[in-house]
Amino acid sequence: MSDRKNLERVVPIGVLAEQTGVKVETIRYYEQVELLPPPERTEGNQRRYGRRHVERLAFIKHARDLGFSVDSIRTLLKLSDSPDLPCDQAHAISVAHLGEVRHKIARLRSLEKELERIAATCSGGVNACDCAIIEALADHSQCAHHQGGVADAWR
Amino acid sequence: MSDRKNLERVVPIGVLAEQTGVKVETIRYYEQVELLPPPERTEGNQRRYGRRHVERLAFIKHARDLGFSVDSIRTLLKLSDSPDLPCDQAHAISVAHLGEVRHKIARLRSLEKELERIAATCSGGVNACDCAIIEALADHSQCAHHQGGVADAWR
DNA sequence: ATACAATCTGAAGTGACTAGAGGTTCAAGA
DNA sequence: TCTTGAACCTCTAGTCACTTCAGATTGTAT
Repeated sequence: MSDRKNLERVVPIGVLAEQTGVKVETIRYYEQVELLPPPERTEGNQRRYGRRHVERLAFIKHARDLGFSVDSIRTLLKLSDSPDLPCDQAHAISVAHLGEVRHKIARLRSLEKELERIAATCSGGVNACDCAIIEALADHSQCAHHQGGVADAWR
Repeated sequence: MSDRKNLERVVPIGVLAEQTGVKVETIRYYEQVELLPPPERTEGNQRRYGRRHVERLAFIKHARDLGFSVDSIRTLLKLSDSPDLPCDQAHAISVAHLGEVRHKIARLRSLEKELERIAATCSGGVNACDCAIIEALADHSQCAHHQGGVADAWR
């Protein structure tokens, strides 16, 4: 096993993309915003990734799937890079995030209710109607969550 | 009551914002993207809105709160402007949207489960840990929704 | 008359990518 | 060795629904 053979695990960006389920463009984007450190390059300037990169990108992917912001992930990565720090911060991020998720679920539920009500009143039948959906949207007074917008659930 | 007195219900943008709960900048944005028709102006070029505008903006606000896209709202508004058209399209938009909402709820629920699990394993206690949260994020294999990303729930 | 809040326009920034143009490199088959 | 053609490169701009900013103007109360 020569020095050169140690490079066998080195893969181009397309393979990394396949292995992690992250698109090629997104990988380059992550490098740009400094989530993923710049990898080695071939003489022809193409990126070649090692096992460390695969792991780190998997970490990022998983955290993104869980809805953590890129900024939170940056913090989480810093923590995982320096294991001597206490993990209180990681715990705080997760708990805060769990709170947000629950909040979103609650809002979406009430949204679901109202959409059900709205969609049910006009069943979209053959007869034209002074459409109940449009009326419902025009007349805010019928609706349950009268006091505050629900739009936050979408951010 | 002279002709001029008919303008009494006419309000500047700040008042419209207060009445509808939509920010001033957002109102101008809605005008720019042609959701809200351009209002009259004073001699000094300031916007003055009438009752029609208040109603239309309330419609838009309500629909946005319900998570309809600006594009869907444009269609909905066109429909409400021409009541002779059948409302099938409005119904279709609502039903599709309801489907999306339910999808999001389902995804967020499975997310909630995993975050609960992750946050519980490391309770952020006094002892430093080889942080369980970070481990959980690094090791995708422990997680339930192994086969597909959940990130869509955030869009 | 003056102060000052409200309004105006236009451009740029946000987050987290995605898409496209136009060019270069790599690896496999002939 | 040469030739394809897929994969790669950089850079720019676009997406959505706003938000923020700078710098100028207008409306209104005292």
